Amino acid sequence: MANEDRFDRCEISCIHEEAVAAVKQTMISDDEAQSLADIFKTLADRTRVKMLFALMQKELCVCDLAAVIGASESSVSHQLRILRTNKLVRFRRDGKILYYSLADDHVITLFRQALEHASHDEAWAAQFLDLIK
Amino acid sequence: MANEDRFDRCEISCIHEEAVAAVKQTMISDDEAQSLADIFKTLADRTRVKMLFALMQKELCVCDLAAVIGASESSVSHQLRILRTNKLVRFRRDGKILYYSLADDHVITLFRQALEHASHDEAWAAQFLDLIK
DNA sequence: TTTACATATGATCAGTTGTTCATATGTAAA
DNA sequence: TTTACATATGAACAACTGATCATATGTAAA
Repeated sequence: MANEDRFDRCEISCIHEEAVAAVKQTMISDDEAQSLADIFKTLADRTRVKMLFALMQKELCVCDLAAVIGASESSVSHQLRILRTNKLVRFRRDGKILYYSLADDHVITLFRQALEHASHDEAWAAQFLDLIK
Repeated sequence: MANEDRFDRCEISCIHEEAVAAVKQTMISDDEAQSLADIFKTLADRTRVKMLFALMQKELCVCDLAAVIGASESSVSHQLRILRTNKLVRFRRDGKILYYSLADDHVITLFRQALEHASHDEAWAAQFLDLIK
């Protein structure tokens, strides 16, 4: 019934009802938006960015990663769990050592887009665009 | 002097010195990694994801946005400031009303990549891949 | 088995983030 | 100028995040 829309207007006064209705129809749900946000959240930390950046170039074990990015092994291990949970990295075991690498190429593309966005303001970004594929 | 490297090994015992040295050479700096992380951080919130998703389809004013995503106008205004600061949206004024829209197309590409990553596990993601360009 | 070592996990805590409520700003009509 | 309205901003607070330290797990050599 057409009246149900009216109730909303008591709480939030929108100005362009047609536009709002149209956009609402193709709107992403709360859960879906959360899933997308979670992917970006996984990339939204300096330590994890450096870890993924290193893994773009070569598979590395935990203590190598710690040495490369200058963080503690415990910290790296904790962050690797987050990356694993979100399926951005995978690992293989060789004896006592776990070798981590990127799970797929989406991370690379995400980084490239972010670098292109950054390169509008920051000169350094261009050099890395050449570097990653 | 070649000995300086030796000091590092007292703190962090890395196993593959050559690999670590090679990756270190092309490593992104702390500040640069932080800049990239900040871009992803801007996208790492459900409310902002929904806002950007809405703006992909049509320019909208603050109260329209609030109505579309079901949040308070104050909350939307706060989040818009974050999106403005990070240059993901821009606005034009028409009388009392501010119309917001996407600043450029990088957001769309970033969303597409995230959706492709998500579509490995989540069936809903594919439908939005068709929707956004 | 012990022992050593690579890595994972749990608890704690400071720092950050997002929402809400209250208040301020800026614009235009009356 | 008042008034109304669209939006911005500030303060306060709960929830979340990441680093650290301590401890546990799993693997392989001794």
